[in-house]
Amino acid sequence: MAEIRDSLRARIAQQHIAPGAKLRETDLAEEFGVSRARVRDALAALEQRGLVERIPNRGAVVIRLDLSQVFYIYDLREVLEGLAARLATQNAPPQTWQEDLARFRGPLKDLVGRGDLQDYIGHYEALRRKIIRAAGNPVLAEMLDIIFEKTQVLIRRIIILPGRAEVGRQQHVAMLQAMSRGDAEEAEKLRRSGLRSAKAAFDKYQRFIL
Amino acid sequence: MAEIRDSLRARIAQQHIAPGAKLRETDLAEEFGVSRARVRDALAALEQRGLVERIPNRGAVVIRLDLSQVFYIYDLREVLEGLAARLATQNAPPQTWQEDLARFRGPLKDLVGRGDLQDYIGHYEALRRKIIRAAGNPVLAEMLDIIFEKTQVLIRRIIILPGRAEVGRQQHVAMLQAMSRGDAEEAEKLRRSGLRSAKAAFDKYQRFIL
DNA sequence: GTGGACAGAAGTGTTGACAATTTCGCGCAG
DNA sequence: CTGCGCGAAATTGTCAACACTTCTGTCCAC
Repeated sequence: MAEIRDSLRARIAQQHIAPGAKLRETDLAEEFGVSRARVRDALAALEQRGLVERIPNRGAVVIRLDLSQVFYIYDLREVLEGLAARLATQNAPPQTWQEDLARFRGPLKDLVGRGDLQDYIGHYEALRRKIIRAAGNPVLAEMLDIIFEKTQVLIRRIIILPGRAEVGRQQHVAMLQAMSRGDAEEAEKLRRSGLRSAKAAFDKYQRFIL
Repeated sequence: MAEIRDSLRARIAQQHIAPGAKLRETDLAEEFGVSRARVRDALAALEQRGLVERIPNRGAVVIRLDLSQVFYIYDLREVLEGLAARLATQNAPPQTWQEDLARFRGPLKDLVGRGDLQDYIGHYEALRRKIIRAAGNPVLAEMLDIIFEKTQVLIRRIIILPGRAEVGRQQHVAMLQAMSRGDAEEAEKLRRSGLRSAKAAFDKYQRFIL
Protein backbone atom coordinates (compact mmCIF):
# COMPACT_ATOMS: atom_id res chain seq x y z
CA MET A 1 0.00 0.00 0.00
CA ALA A 2 2.79 2.41 0.95
CA GLU A 3 4.11 2.13 -2.58
CA ILE A 4 0.89 3.35 -4.15
CA ARG A 5 0.48 6.10 -1.59
CA ASP A 6 4.02 7.42 -2.04
CA SER A 7 3.80 7.27 -5.80
CA LEU A 8 0.59 9.27 -5.81
CA ARG A 9 1.96 11.68 -3.22
CA ALA A 10 5.01 12.44 -5.33
CA ARG A 11 2.90 12.95 -8.43
CA ILE A 12 0.56 15.33 -6.68
CA ALA A 13 3.33 17.29 -4.97
CA GLN A 14 5.12 17.78 -8.29
CA GLN A 15 1.85 18.52 -10.03
CA HIS A 16 2.19 15.66 -12.47
CA ILE A 17 -1.43 15.26 -11.53
CA ALA A 18 -3.14 18.62 -11.82
CA PRO A 19 -4.99 20.20 -8.88
CA GLY A 20 -8.69 19.53 -9.23
CA ALA A 21 -8.18 16.31 -11.17
CA LYS A 22 -10.38 13.38 -10.28
CA LEU A 23 -8.75 10.16 -9.13
CA ARG A 24 -10.79 7.14 -10.20
CA GLU A 25 -10.23 4.12 -8.02
CA THR A 26 -10.79 1.67 -10.86
CA ASP A 27 -8.24 3.35 -13.12
CA LEU A 28 -5.59 3.50 -10.41
CA ALA A 29 -6.20 -0.11 -9.40
CA GLU A 30 -5.65 -1.19 -12.98
CA GLU A 31 -2.57 0.99 -13.42
CA PHE A 32 -0.87 -0.33 -10.29
CA GLY A 33 -2.14 -3.86 -10.86
CA VAL A 34 -3.75 -4.21 -7.43
CA SER A 35 -7.24 -4.46 -6.10
CA ARG A 36 -9.42 -1.43 -5.54
CA ALA A 37 -9.33 -1.85 -1.77
CA ARG A 38 -5.64 -1.06 -1.63
CA VAL A 39 -6.10 2.01 -3.77
CA ARG A 40 -8.80 3.11 -1.38
CA ASP A 41 -6.39 2.73 1.54
CA ALA A 42 -3.85 4.90 -0.25
CA LEU A 43 -6.47 7.54 -1.01
CA ALA A 44 -7.57 7.55 2.63
CA ALA A 45 -3.98 8.20 3.67
CA LEU A 46 -3.65 11.05 1.18
CA GLU A 47 -6.89 12.51 2.45
CA GLN A 48 -5.53 12.53 6.01
CA ARG A 49 -2.45 14.31 4.72
CA GLY A 50 -4.60 16.91 3.06
CA LEU A 51 -3.48 16.19 -0.50
CA VAL A 52 -6.83 15.00 -1.81
CA GLU A 53 -10.41 15.64 -0.85
CA ARG A 54 -12.87 12.78 -0.82
CA ILE A 55 -16.53 13.50 -1.25
CA PRO A 56 -18.83 10.62 -0.28
CA ASN A 57 -20.03 8.65 -3.29
CA ARG A 58 -18.28 11.10 -5.59
CA GLY A 59 -14.67 10.15 -5.37
CA ALA A 60 -11.34 11.82 -4.68
CA VAL A 61 -10.05 15.03 -6.24
CA VAL A 62 -6.62 16.60 -5.86
CA ILE A 63 -6.79 19.56 -3.48
CA ARG A 64 -6.65 22.94 -5.15
CA LEU A 65 -4.71 25.50 -3.12
CA ASP A 66 -6.61 28.73 -2.82
CA LEU A 67 -5.13 32.05 -1.83
CA SER A 68 -6.09 31.94 1.84
CA GLN A 69 -4.57 28.48 2.28
CA VAL A 70 -1.25 29.75 1.01
CA PHE A 71 -1.22 32.48 3.63
CA TYR A 72 -2.26 30.02 6.33
CA ILE A 73 0.65 27.82 5.38
CA TYR A 74 3.17 30.64 5.25
CA ASP A 75 2.25 31.71 8.78
CA LEU A 76 2.91 28.15 9.86
CA ARG A 77 6.16 27.80 7.94
CA GLU A 78 7.37 30.97 9.62
CA VAL A 79 7.13 29.56 13.14
CA LEU A 80 7.93 25.95 12.28
CA GLU A 81 11.05 26.62 10.23
CA GLY A 82 12.04 29.24 12.79
CA LEU A 83 11.87 26.53 15.42
CA ALA A 84 13.87 24.20 13.19
CA ALA A 85 16.61 26.80 12.80
CA ARG A 86 16.77 27.34 16.56
CA LEU A 87 16.89 23.65 17.41
CA ALA A 88 19.43 22.93 14.69
CA THR A 89 21.69 25.67 16.05
CA GLN A 90 21.36 24.29 19.57
CA ASN A 91 21.95 20.67 18.63
CA ALA A 92 24.66 20.76 15.99
CA PRO A 93 28.22 22.02 16.56
CA PRO A 94 28.67 25.51 15.05
CA GLN A 95 31.19 24.38 12.44
CA THR A 96 28.44 22.25 10.90
CA TRP A 97 27.26 25.33 9.04
CA GLN A 98 30.63 26.59 7.86
CA GLU A 99 30.51 24.84 4.51
CA ASP A 100 26.93 25.93 3.88
CA LEU A 101 27.81 29.51 4.76
CA ALA A 102 30.76 29.41 2.37
CA ARG A 103 28.57 27.98 -0.39
CA PHE A 104 25.82 30.54 0.01
CA ARG A 105 28.37 33.37 0.15
CA GLY A 106 30.49 32.31 -2.79
CA PRO A 107 29.43 29.83 -5.48
CA LEU A 108 25.72 30.35 -5.01
CA LYS A 109 26.09 34.10 -5.32
CA ASP A 110 27.57 33.57 -8.76
CA LEU A 111 24.85 31.06 -9.59
CA VAL A 112 22.12 33.51 -8.69
CA GLY A 113 23.98 36.31 -10.45
CA ARG A 114 24.03 34.25 -13.65
CA GLY A 115 20.34 33.47 -13.20
CA ASP A 116 20.93 29.75 -12.86
CA LEU A 117 18.03 29.36 -10.46
CA GLN A 118 17.36 25.68 -11.08
CA ASP A 119 20.63 24.72 -9.41
CA TYR A 120 20.15 27.30 -6.69
CA ILE A 121 16.77 25.78 -5.79
CA GLY A 122 18.50 22.42 -5.37
CA HIS A 123 20.97 23.86 -2.85
CA TYR A 124 18.21 25.77 -1.09
CA GLU A 125 16.13 22.65 -0.59
CA ALA A 126 19.17 20.64 0.51
CA LEU A 127 19.98 23.18 3.23
CA ARG A 128 16.36 23.21 4.33
CA ARG A 129 16.41 19.44 4.72
CA LYS A 130 19.76 19.54 6.54
CA ILE A 131 18.43 22.03 9.08
CA ILE A 132 15.30 19.99 9.71
CA ARG A 133 17.37 16.86 10.17
CA ALA A 134 19.75 18.64 12.55
CA ALA A 135 16.80 19.94 14.57
CA GLY A 136 16.20 16.34 15.57
CA ASN A 137 12.48 16.69 16.24
CA PRO A 138 10.60 14.07 14.25
CA VAL A 139 7.17 15.51 15.01
CA LEU A 140 8.30 18.86 13.65
CA ALA A 141 9.82 17.16 10.61
CA GLU A 142 6.56 15.37 9.93
CA MET A 143 4.55 18.59 10.06
CA LEU A 144 6.93 20.42 7.78
CA ASP A 145 6.70 17.50 5.39
CA ILE A 146 2.95 17.77 5.27
CA ILE A 147 2.89 21.46 4.43
CA PHE A 148 5.86 21.21 2.09
CA GLU A 149 4.06 18.62 -0.02
CA LYS A 150 1.26 21.06 -0.54
CA THR A 151 3.37 24.05 -1.51
CA GLN A 152 6.49 22.60 -3.10
CA VAL A 153 5.52 23.94 -6.50
CA LEU A 154 4.66 27.34 -5.08
CA ILE A 155 7.97 27.73 -3.27
CA ARG A 156 9.82 27.17 -6.50
CA ARG A 157 7.71 29.73 -8.26
CA ILE A 158 8.42 32.29 -5.57
CA ILE A 159 12.17 31.74 -5.75
CA ILE A 160 12.22 32.56 -9.44
CA LEU A 161 10.40 35.86 -8.88
CA PRO A 162 12.46 38.90 -10.01
CA GLY A 163 15.08 39.71 -7.38
CA ARG A 164 13.69 37.19 -4.90
CA ALA A 165 16.50 34.65 -5.15
CA GLU A 166 19.21 37.19 -4.30
CA VAL A 167 17.26 38.56 -1.34
CA GLY A 168 16.66 35.04 -0.10
CA ARG A 169 20.32 34.17 -0.51
CA GLN A 170 21.40 37.16 1.59
CA GLN A 171 18.91 36.21 4.27
CA HIS A 172 20.31 32.69 4.33
CA VAL A 173 23.84 34.05 4.66
CA ALA A 174 22.78 36.12 7.66
CA MET A 175 21.03 33.15 9.25
CA LEU A 176 23.98 30.84 8.64
CA GLN A 177 26.28 33.38 10.25
CA ALA A 178 24.11 33.34 13.36
CA MET A 179 24.11 29.56 13.32
CA SER A 180 27.89 29.46 12.89
CA ARG A 181 28.36 31.44 16.05
CA GLY A 182 25.79 29.34 17.90
CA ASP A 183 23.25 32.14 18.32
CA ALA A 184 20.06 30.07 18.22
CA GLU A 185 17.61 32.84 19.10
CA GLU A 186 19.00 35.06 16.37
CA ALA A 187 18.89 32.21 13.84
CA GLU A 188 15.21 31.69 14.64
CA LYS A 189 14.44 35.38 14.24
CA LEU A 190 16.27 35.58 10.94
CA ARG A 191 14.57 32.51 9.51
CA ARG A 192 11.21 33.91 10.52
CA SER A 193 11.82 37.29 8.93
CA GLY A 194 13.09 35.53 5.81
CA LEU A 195 9.86 33.62 5.47
CA ARG A 196 7.85 36.75 6.14
CA SER A 197 9.51 38.44 3.23
CA ALA A 198 8.88 35.39 1.04
CA LYS A 199 5.22 35.63 2.02
CA ALA A 200 5.23 39.32 1.10
CA ALA A 201 6.78 38.47 -2.27
CA PHE A 202 4.02 35.96 -2.87
CA ASP A 203 1.44 38.53 -1.85
CA LYS A 204 2.83 41.03 -4.34
CA TYR A 205 3.01 38.63 -7.27
CA GLN A 206 0.16 36.26 -6.39
CA ARG A 207 -1.63 36.77 -9.68
CA PHE A 208 1.42 35.48 -11.55
CA ILE A 209 1.82 32.46 -9.28
CA LEU A 210 -1.63 30.98 -8.76
CA MET B 1 -16.51 5.18 9.05
CA ALA B 2 -15.98 8.61 10.59
CA GLU B 3 -18.13 7.55 13.52
CA ILE B 4 -15.90 4.64 14.42
CA ARG B 5 -12.75 6.69 13.96
CA ASP B 6 -13.95 9.56 16.13
CA SER B 7 -15.20 7.23 18.82
CA LEU B 8 -11.86 5.47 19.01
CA ARG B 9 -9.98 8.76 18.85
CA ALA B 10 -11.88 10.14 21.83
CA ARG B 11 -11.33 6.97 23.83
CA ILE B 12 -7.62 6.98 23.16
CA ALA B 13 -7.18 10.70 23.85
CA GLN B 14 -8.96 10.34 27.20
CA GLN B 15 -7.12 7.12 27.94
CA HIS B 16 -10.27 5.06 28.23
CA ILE B 17 -8.14 2.73 26.19
CA ALA B 18 -4.75 2.41 27.82
CA PRO B 19 -1.52 3.18 25.95
CA GLY B 20 0.00 -0.04 24.71
CA ALA B 21 -3.36 -1.80 24.50
CA LYS B 22 -3.99 -3.96 21.47
CA LEU B 23 -6.94 -3.16 19.24
CA ARG B 24 -8.37 -6.30 17.69
CA GLU B 25 -10.20 -5.69 14.45
CA THR B 26 -12.64 -8.53 15.00
CA ASP B 27 -13.66 -7.30 18.45
CA LEU B 28 -14.15 -3.73 17.30
CA ALA B 29 -16.14 -4.85 14.28
CA GLU B 30 -18.47 -6.77 16.52
CA GLU B 31 -18.76 -3.96 19.05
CA PHE B 32 -19.70 -1.37 16.42
CA GLY B 33 -21.79 -3.82 14.46
CA VAL B 34 -19.96 -3.27 11.17
CA SER B 35 -17.64 -5.26 8.97
CA ARG B 36 -13.94 -5.52 9.63
CA ALA B 37 -13.12 -3.49 6.53
CA ARG B 38 -14.58 -0.33 8.03
CA VAL B 39 -12.72 -0.87 11.27
CA ARG B 40 -9.55 -1.22 9.27
CA ASP B 41 -10.23 2.11 7.57
CA ALA B 42 -10.69 3.74 10.95
CA LEU B 43 -7.45 2.23 12.24
CA ALA B 44 -5.59 3.44 9.17
CA ALA B 45 -6.83 6.97 9.85
CA LEU B 46 -5.73 6.76 13.49
CA GLU B 47 -2.35 5.50 12.37
CA GLN B 48 -1.91 8.52 10.10
CA ARG B 49 -2.81 10.75 13.04
CA GLY B 50 -0.18 9.06 15.14
CA LEU B 51 -2.56 7.67 17.76
CA VAL B 52 -1.94 4.01 17.04
CA GLU B 53 0.92 2.02 15.61
CA ARG B 54 0.25 -0.81 13.22
CA ILE B 55 2.70 -3.62 12.89
CA PRO B 56 2.21 -5.78 9.80
CA ASN B 57 0.35 -9.00 10.56
CA ARG B 58 0.38 -8.20 14.24
CA GLY B 59 -2.29 -5.59 14.60
CA ALA B 60 -2.68 -2.10 16.04
CA VAL B 61 -1.58 -0.90 19.46
CA VAL B 62 -2.25 2.45 21.10
CA ILE B 63 0.84 4.63 20.95
CA ARG B 64 2.75 4.95 24.20
CA LEU B 65 4.25 8.42 24.67
CA ASP B 66 7.86 8.27 25.69
CA LEU B 67 9.80 11.04 27.34
CA SER B 68 11.46 12.43 24.23
CA GLN B 69 8.16 12.64 22.36
CA VAL B 70 6.74 14.83 25.11
CA PHE B 71 9.61 17.27 24.74
CA TYR B 72 9.27 17.24 20.96
CA ILE B 73 5.61 18.12 21.31
CA TYR B 74 6.18 20.87 23.85
CA ASP B 75 8.66 22.59 21.55
CA LEU B 76 5.97 22.52 18.88
CA ARG B 77 3.18 23.70 21.16
CA GLU B 78 5.37 26.63 22.12
CA VAL B 79 5.61 28.03 18.61
CA LEU B 80 2.17 26.91 17.40
CA GLU B 81 0.17 28.26 20.33
CA GLY B 82 2.36 31.37 20.27
CA LEU B 83 1.31 31.85 16.66
CA ALA B 84 -2.32 31.25 17.61
CA ALA B 85 -2.13 33.94 20.30
CA ARG B 86 -0.60 36.41 17.86
CA LEU B 87 -3.14 35.77 15.11
CA ALA B 88 -6.05 35.82 17.56
CA THR B 89 -4.90 39.20 18.85
CA GLN B 90 -4.59 40.54 15.31
CA ASN B 91 -7.92 39.21 14.10
CA ALA B 92 -10.30 39.73 17.00
CA PRO B 93 -11.27 43.13 18.44
CA PRO B 94 -9.43 43.78 21.74
CA GLN B 95 -12.59 43.76 23.85
CA THR B 96 -13.04 40.11 22.88
CA TRP B 97 -10.69 39.18 25.69
CA GLN B 98 -12.12 41.43 28.38
CA GLU B 99 -14.41 38.79 29.83
CA ASP B 100 -11.71 36.15 29.80
CA LEU B 101 -9.29 38.51 31.48
CA ALA B 102 -11.86 39.28 34.17
CA ARG B 103 -12.55 35.59 34.69
CA PHE B 104 -8.89 34.64 35.02
CA ARG B 105 -8.23 37.58 37.34
CA GLY B 106 -11.23 37.09 39.63
CA PRO B 107 -13.30 33.92 39.86
CA LEU B 108 -10.58 31.61 38.64
CA LYS B 109 -8.10 32.98 41.15
CA ASP B 110 -10.48 31.89 43.89
CA LEU B 111 -11.02 28.54 42.18
CA VAL B 112 -7.30 27.86 42.05
CA GLY B 113 -6.90 29.16 45.60
CA ARG B 114 -9.49 26.66 46.80
CA GLY B 115 -7.75 23.93 44.84
CA ASP B 116 -10.75 23.30 42.62
CA LEU B 117 -8.56 22.41 39.65
CA GLN B 118 -11.07 20.32 37.77
CA ASP B 119 -13.18 23.38 37.01
CA TYR B 120 -10.11 25.46 36.30
CA ILE B 121 -8.96 22.97 33.68
CA GLY B 122 -12.34 23.36 31.98
CA HIS B 123 -11.90 27.14 31.71
CA TYR B 124 -8.29 26.74 30.62
CA GLU B 125 -9.24 24.44 27.76
CA ALA B 126 -12.16 26.65 26.76
CA LEU B 127 -9.87 29.69 26.44
CA ARG B 128 -7.37 27.65 24.49
CA ARG B 129 -10.07 26.65 22.01
CA LYS B 130 -11.39 30.21 21.80
CA ILE B 131 -7.94 31.53 20.91
CA ILE B 132 -7.42 28.89 18.26
CA ARG B 133 -10.81 29.65 16.76
CA ALA B 134 -10.11 33.39 16.78
CA ALA B 135 -6.76 32.80 15.08
CA GLY B 136 -8.75 31.73 12.03
CA ASN B 137 -6.08 29.48 10.55
CA PRO B 138 -7.57 26.02 9.92
CA VAL B 139 -4.23 24.42 9.09
CA LEU B 140 -2.85 25.59 12.41
CA ALA B 141 -5.99 24.39 14.18
CA GLU B 142 -5.60 20.97 12.61
CA MET B 143 -1.99 20.64 13.74
CA LEU B 144 -2.79 21.71 17.27
CA ASP B 145 -5.59 19.16 17.28
CA ILE B 146 -3.21 16.39 16.33
CA ILE B 147 -0.72 17.10 19.07
CA PHE B 148 -3.42 17.87 21.64
CA GLU B 149 -4.97 14.45 21.13
CA LYS B 150 -1.68 12.88 22.05
CA THR B 151 -1.01 14.91 25.18
CA GLN B 152 -4.42 15.84 26.53
CA VAL B 153 -3.98 13.63 29.57
CA LEU B 154 -0.48 14.93 30.18
CA ILE B 155 -1.54 18.56 30.10
CA ARG B 156 -4.10 17.88 32.80
CA ARG B 157 -1.52 16.15 34.91
CA ILE B 158 0.85 19.09 34.61
CA ILE B 159 -1.82 21.59 35.63
CA ILE B 160 -2.44 19.78 38.90
CA LEU B 161 1.26 19.85 39.79
CA PRO B 162 1.92 21.75 43.07
CA GLY B 163 1.84 25.49 42.41
CA ARG B 164 1.59 25.04 38.65
CA ALA B 165 -2.03 26.13 38.24
CA GLU B 166 -1.46 29.49 39.96
CA VAL B 167 1.67 30.19 37.91
CA GLY B 168 -0.20 29.30 34.75
CA ARG B 169 -3.14 31.48 35.74
CA GLN B 170 -0.88 34.48 36.24
CA GLN B 171 0.76 33.87 32.88
CA HIS B 172 -2.65 33.77 31.25
CA VAL B 173 -3.61 37.03 32.91
CA ALA B 174 -0.48 38.66 31.53
CA MET B 175 -1.15 37.29 28.06
CA LEU B 176 -4.80 38.35 28.12
CA GLN B 177 -3.72 41.86 29.13
CA ALA B 178 -1.48 42.04 26.09
CA MET B 179 -4.32 40.73 23.91
CA SER B 180 -6.75 43.25 25.40
CA ARG B 181 -4.54 46.11 24.31
CA GLY B 182 -3.98 44.54 20.90
CA ASP B 183 -0.28 43.86 21.38
CA ALA B 184 0.02 40.75 19.23
CA GLU B 185 3.80 40.39 19.40
CA GLU B 186 3.76 40.56 23.18
CA ALA B 187 0.90 38.07 23.40
CA GLU B 188 2.91 35.61 21.31
CA LYS B 189 5.99 36.06 23.49
CA LEU B 190 4.00 35.57 26.67
CA ARG B 191 2.24 32.45 25.42
CA ARG B 192 5.58 31.01 24.39
CA SER B 193 7.23 31.68 27.72
CA GLY B 194 4.17 30.21 29.46
CA LEU B 195 4.55 26.98 27.56
CA ARG B 196 8.27 26.93 28.22
CA SER B 197 7.60 27.04 31.92
CA ALA B 198 5.00 24.28 31.59
CA LYS B 199 7.64 22.20 29.83
CA ALA B 200 10.07 22.93 32.65
CA ALA B 201 7.46 21.84 35.19
CA PHE B 202 7.03 18.59 33.29
CA ASP B 203 10.78 18.13 33.21
CA LYS B 204 11.02 18.57 36.96
CA TYR B 205 8.18 16.20 37.81
CA GLN B 206 8.38 13.80 34.87
CA ARG B 207 8.73 10.73 37.04
CA PHE B 208 5.38 11.50 38.68
CA ILE B 209 3.65 12.12 35.38
CA LEU B 210 4.69 9.38 33.01
C1' DG C 1 13.28 -31.78 33.02
C1' DT C 2 14.42 -29.04 28.99
C1' DG C 3 14.52 -27.60 24.26
C1' DG C 4 12.85 -27.81 19.64
C1' DA C 5 9.65 -29.11 15.96
C1' DC C 6 5.06 -29.22 14.59
C1' DA C 7 0.20 -28.50 14.26
C1' DG C 8 -3.76 -25.91 15.33
C1' DA C 9 -5.77 -21.48 16.58
C1' DA C 10 -6.15 -16.70 16.28
C1' DG C 11 -5.66 -12.62 13.89
C1' DT C 12 -4.45 -9.73 10.02
C1' DG C 13 -4.07 -8.92 4.75
C1' DT C 14 -6.30 -9.24 0.27
C1' DT C 15 -9.63 -10.10 -3.02
C1' DG C 16 -13.83 -10.26 -5.85
C1' DA C 17 -18.62 -9.74 -5.80
C1' DC C 18 -22.71 -7.19 -4.58
C1' DA C 19 -25.34 -2.92 -2.98
C1' DA C 20 -26.05 1.98 -3.04
C1' DT C 21 -25.36 6.34 -5.00
C1' DT C 22 -24.39 9.68 -8.46
C1' DT C 23 -23.92 11.08 -13.21
C1' DC C 24 -25.20 11.53 -17.85
C1' DG C 25 -27.84 10.90 -21.99
C1' DC C 26 -32.37 10.67 -23.94
C1' DG C 27 -37.08 11.41 -24.74
C1' DC C 28 -40.93 14.35 -24.02
C1' DA C 29 -43.97 18.03 -22.58
C1' DG C 30 -44.53 22.90 -22.61
C1' DC D 1 -35.77 25.44 -28.17
C1' DT D 2 -35.55 24.71 -23.25
C1' DG D 3 -36.35 22.47 -18.96
C1' DC D 4 -37.74 18.27 -16.56
C1' DG D 5 -38.06 13.51 -15.39
C1' DC D 6 -36.54 8.86 -16.05
C1' DG D 7 -33.50 5.04 -16.67
C1' DA D 8 -29.03 3.05 -17.80
C1' DA D 9 -24.15 3.31 -17.05
C1' DA D 10 -20.39 4.45 -14.27
C1' DT D 11 -18.40 4.93 -9.84
C1' DT D 12 -17.98 4.49 -5.00
C1' DG D 13 -19.33 1.97 -0.45
C1' DT D 14 -19.78 -2.42 2.00
C1' DC D 15 -19.36 -7.06 2.92
C1' DA D 16 -18.15 -11.95 3.58
C1' DA D 17 -14.98 -15.40 2.25
C1' DC D 18 -10.31 -16.88 1.48
C1' DA D 19 -5.02 -16.58 2.02
C1' DC D 20 -1.23 -15.68 4.70
C1' DT D 21 1.42 -14.69 8.92
C1' DT D 22 2.16 -14.97 13.77
C1' DC D 23 1.30 -16.86 18.23
C1' DT D 24 0.52 -20.83 21.41
C1' DG D 25 0.41 -25.13 23.37
C1' DT D 26 1.62 -29.98 22.99
C1' DC D 27 4.38 -33.85 22.04
C1' DC D 28 8.66 -36.17 21.64
C1' DA D 29 13.71 -36.77 21.67
C1' DC D 30 17.62 -36.21 24.42
